[in-house]
Amino acid sequence: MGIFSKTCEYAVRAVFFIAQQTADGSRVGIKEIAVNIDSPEHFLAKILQDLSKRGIIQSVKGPNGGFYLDAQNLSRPLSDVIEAVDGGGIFRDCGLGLKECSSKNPCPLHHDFLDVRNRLQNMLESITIGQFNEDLNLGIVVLKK
Amino acid sequence: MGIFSKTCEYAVRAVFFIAQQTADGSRVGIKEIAVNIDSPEHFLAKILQDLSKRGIIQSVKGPNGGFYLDAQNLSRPLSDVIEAVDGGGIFRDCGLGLKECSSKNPCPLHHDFLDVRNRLQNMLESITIGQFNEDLNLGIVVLKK
DNA sequence: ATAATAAAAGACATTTTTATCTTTTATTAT
DNA sequence: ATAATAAAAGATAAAAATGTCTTTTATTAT
Repeated sequence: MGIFSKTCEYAVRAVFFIAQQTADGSRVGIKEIAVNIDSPEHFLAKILQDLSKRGIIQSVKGPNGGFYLDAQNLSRPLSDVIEAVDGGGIFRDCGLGLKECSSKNPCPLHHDFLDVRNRLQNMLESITIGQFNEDLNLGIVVLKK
Repeated sequence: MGIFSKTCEYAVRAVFFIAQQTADGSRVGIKEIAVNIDSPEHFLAKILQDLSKRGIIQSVKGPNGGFYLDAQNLSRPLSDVIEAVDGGGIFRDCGLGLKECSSKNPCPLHHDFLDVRNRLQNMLESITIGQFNEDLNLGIVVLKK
């Protein structure tokens, strides 16, 4: 198990891919996305449907349709995707699973975990969905394998 | 989904509880552990069986039997428990699920994730299983609710 | 209007995780 | 030796996550 669910991993990879592919105003289809981020097509379709409903990505049906991101979408923080798919638990929940863990009633790891989670959250909030377009174009970073 | 699996959360809470309860050389039974860390008894039993096989905790059958930790066990890092239950993936695997993600072939988050994971690992390697015994005695930290 | 396209939606299937219950084995005290 | 105790082991079951396949709906180009 990674930090995120498999669903969330696919979501992030797909969003980055759509960002890069549609920066020119075009759209990209589910099949092409799935192939290029190495994910099961129909499973990814569900994920993107959900992201589309939430306004994190855009979609249009029919010929020349597909998924794309508008300028707004590109400027949103990556944490939006994580929150949409996995929920914000990773930023907030107790590392040991305690419901009422808090500074008043802490688990043994409360303090240390607070630090780690805050760093993760700050990181994901400061990264934008569109910020890797250039690096993806140059092949400096990758989304599959 | 938290950072760790539910299994791992139970394991860590249980290990901390056993540490505190058996510091005096006694043993503690599965029923008492389960009640005090708020976990399903038989499910926890499996987890502790496994930790026992791996030498992370000790167990003896029969009357006056139960689980306990020896001095060695108490001084081991908490990361041992995480590795035993969830595996070391959380310290090593790509945040976006790429098999071959590396500094040579990085995913977009590679660099940032490296930092977060290393911090998590350092934290869990520097915490020992026995180090919260005092705080648990004093009620400064808790293992249930 | 019609046919082609592509996402949306629905129905299942599989796998993994989490949980429960029963039987067996080892140990201890009597 | 025997009975009592407690973990180990085995067998299922339920729930959640992941994956696949089919049908429907919206849009576009002809």
